[in-house]
Amino acid sequence: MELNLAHEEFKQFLKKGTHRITPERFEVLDYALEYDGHFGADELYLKMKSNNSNVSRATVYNTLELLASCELLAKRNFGENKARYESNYGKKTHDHLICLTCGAIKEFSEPKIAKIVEDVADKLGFDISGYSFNIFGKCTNANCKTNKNA
Amino acid sequence: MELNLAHEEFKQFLKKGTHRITPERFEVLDYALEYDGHFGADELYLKMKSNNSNVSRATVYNTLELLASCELLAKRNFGENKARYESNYGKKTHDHLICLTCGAIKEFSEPKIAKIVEDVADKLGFDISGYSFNIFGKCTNANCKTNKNA
DNA sequence: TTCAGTGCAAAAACTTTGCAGGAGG
DNA sequence: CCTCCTGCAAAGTTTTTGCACTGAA
Repeated sequence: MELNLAHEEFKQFLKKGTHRITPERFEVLDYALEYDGHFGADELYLKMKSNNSNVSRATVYNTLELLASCELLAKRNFGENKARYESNYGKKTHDHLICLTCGAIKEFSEPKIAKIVEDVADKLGFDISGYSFNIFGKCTNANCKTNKNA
Repeated sequence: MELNLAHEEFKQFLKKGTHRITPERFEVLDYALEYDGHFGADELYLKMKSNNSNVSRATVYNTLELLASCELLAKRNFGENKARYESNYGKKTHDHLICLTCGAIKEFSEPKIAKIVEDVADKLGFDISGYSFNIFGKCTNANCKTNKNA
């Protein structure tokens, strides 16, 4: 189980700060890494709860924030007025294409973007901490129907 | 007062659909165009209310959505779990650089981005309806302090 | 006349906070 | 032991919804 490497990484991150190492935090990490695709904080909390975990909502929210800080997760926002997370563990950076009809999210990588980000920040005097790039549209394939659960 | 041109544009948009032309909708439009910078829906509602307007919250939310549809406003999301709007009337498209320390938002234009968006959508089979590109970081100038009200 | 639009208030969805007890270092 | 962390529930924010009435076409 290679998740242990992620555990180790998280542990190091926690130690570096004044954060304590607790079983609840690793439980959240496990559920997050195992989740297929993007998820909201409450969504993950509910899933854990339905699996008889008794980690509280507050702890889930708190831990997801920590996991985003140490980049084991990526925190995103697809314009739904809520935060979304996805595993960033062992993945290369990518951006997203969101279908407004069926809700599908496709990933893409475009190396030119990183350079643009640097150039712009340079020109305007910013220390970059990150960026978000989302393209919105509609799948051109036939089986894209209004079905936001996809 | 060149706002009348915006009124005209909105009127045409409303007629095209099954939407009715109401004074409340133009009142929201006026407040929105006159607002300096980005604003949230509730923020605008509160501002209107404090100016003795009696347009309801529901109407403000509804109208802002319409104004975004016809592109008189741009709807944005800067990762705060709430929608932000800004006037798009007579402005050229641009993207944003957001300072996570002082909250400042700078605009930039980078022509290469449009091409990237097209290429990616083309390759993955999407009809583009829009995109969002935000860079997050910290101002390098001295007077950038923790002050989210900026 | 008709039905979309409106105001109002309640509810919903997501997130944060306060507090008292519990456990990591 | 000292705090940070936790669970729980309450409160906070932003947005949506239900309903009866109003007014645009």
